[in-house]
Amino acid sequence: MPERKSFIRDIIDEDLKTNKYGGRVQTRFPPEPNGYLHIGHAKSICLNFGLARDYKGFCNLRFDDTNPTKEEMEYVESIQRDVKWLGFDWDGRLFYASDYFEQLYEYAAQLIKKGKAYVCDLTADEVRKHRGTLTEPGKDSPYRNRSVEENLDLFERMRKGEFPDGTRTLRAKINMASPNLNMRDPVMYRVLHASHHRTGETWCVYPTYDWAHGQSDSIEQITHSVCTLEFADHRPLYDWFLDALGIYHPQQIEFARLNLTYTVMSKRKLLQLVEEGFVNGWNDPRMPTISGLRRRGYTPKSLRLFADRIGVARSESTVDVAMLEDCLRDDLNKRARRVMAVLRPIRLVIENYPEEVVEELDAVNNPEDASMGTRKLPFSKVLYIERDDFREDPPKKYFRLSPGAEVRLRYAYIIKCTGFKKDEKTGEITELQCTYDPETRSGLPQSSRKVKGTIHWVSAQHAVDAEARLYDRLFNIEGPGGEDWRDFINSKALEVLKGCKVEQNLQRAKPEEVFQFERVGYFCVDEDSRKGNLVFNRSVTLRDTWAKIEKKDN
RNA sequence: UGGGGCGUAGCCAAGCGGUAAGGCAACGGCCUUUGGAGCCGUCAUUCGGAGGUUCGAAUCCUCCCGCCCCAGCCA
Repeated sequence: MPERKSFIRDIIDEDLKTNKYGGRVQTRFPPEPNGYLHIGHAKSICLNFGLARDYKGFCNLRFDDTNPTKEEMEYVESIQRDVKWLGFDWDGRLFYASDYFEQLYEYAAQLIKKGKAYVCDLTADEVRKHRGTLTEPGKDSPYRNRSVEENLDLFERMRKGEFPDGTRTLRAKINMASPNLNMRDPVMYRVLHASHHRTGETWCVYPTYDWAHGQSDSIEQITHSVCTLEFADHRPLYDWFLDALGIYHPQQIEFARLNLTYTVMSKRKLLQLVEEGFVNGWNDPRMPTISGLRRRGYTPKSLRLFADRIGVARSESTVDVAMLEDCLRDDLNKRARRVMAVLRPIRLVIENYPEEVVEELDAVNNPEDASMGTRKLPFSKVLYIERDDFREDPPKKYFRLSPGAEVRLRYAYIIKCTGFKKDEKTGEITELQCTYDPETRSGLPQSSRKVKGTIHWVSAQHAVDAEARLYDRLFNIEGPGGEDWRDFINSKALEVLKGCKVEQNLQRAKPEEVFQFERVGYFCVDEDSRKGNLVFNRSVTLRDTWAKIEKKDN
């Protein structure tokens, strides 16, 4: 599939033409291990690894682990799992910013020696006050002009742990009057007596993102350092550090991060959803995390397709979640095995069908792919059909069962509804009575008779019980923002159905296997599923033309 | 209004001076033993607005308007 072009590819094409990097293309995906990856990261992964693949280059996986207070091993493990699952391979190029701590420290000392960095004794609060505002310049720190010797000595003592947290920082000496706040003597190191998930107690000074990122890119000989738009303001600083050091200089390129309707994407909010119990963990199928989408039944291919379809640009955008859903259907339509499953069963008795007979009927596994073959379906006198496939008073254009109406049972017979039982107290229909026409069995000449509707069914005595978890959008509104974003959480985003009846072929289905429940939707087997207690997640519904008609006619 | 970025259909998004791709959604129709899938068609005389340059402008220039990001020792 030809990759869609983008402004980033234009830049790379140009760099290749001018031989800027000797014909190399080297990218990197640099997550901070402080949470699980979400679909926005998937966009970035597909972008960075996709660039490397298409230009015969490489893409590194690098953990940006410069803040030990927020990072954990659990996250670095989940991130590797998710990247691999998405279908990408860093092929041995797995790095950590913490691998470069010693080198970074050395670089910092170089800047001090060049008079381009200094140790500052201002507290965080004082630094803020000195920084100025958007419209007023900042004031120089009183420690800005310390001698190289004093700075070197202090910096070394910071590393040795002589000073408490927050008492001193190493700052770049740039310009406190710069209109770009990032250039007003940004902090390079802070004192932090915290245990790091990889370096343990080795360090008590940690580099900031601005100081670590560009230099890490340089060390790894990255050519195109692709990041999101909010870092565009940092690019002058990124460039300044590299130039001040006089080392290999990659090019930072920014693109717009992904936003999706009816969900939230910030790591902070996702963490809150998990910690405050609105969902059951990072991989809850309602979450936009990669692991959540995976459990929901999304396939790596569908996510890659999605990344291709939405493209890469610099304009802030919010993609309609319907686009994502369509990508899943697109993939699963061609691959998913079709099965019969009745979610809300209602008993149906075929009165003129013999008591003890069980027929084996042929069913197609996937009409899109004949190579997937056929299977046998048992048929008998008592069946279950979907409650929604019967109406006592059918609305206009309703093609399914109703008193006196005919309908085709998929792969079986045409039946006619002759009566029904109703619980007079609740008004609930408890059983349907039908007759069948023996001449209309699928394959027989009479089976080509036209009937308006075809419905799915399972044989009552052969069906297997199952649980279905139906998911809907996590939020009730398109863009849940603001401080009260939690108020818009959709309390009906999960509906659990027990006592569903599915065809017996499903008995041995394993977690993550996906199926199309005919006429209903795509479902995958959940990890909670057990033999004898099958659990299915609804990944996405099928397009439902009838629902649309009914909604329109109200 | 200090700096940076962005405005093309309901939502994404091509377009790079020669007369508005594509996808999603929506809406018609065909087809159908999934109201699925598939197929056909409709959907921007106009590109945030106003001027200007040009034979010709979404593309170049000027001004204006709107939205997003930045005042963490987070990334």
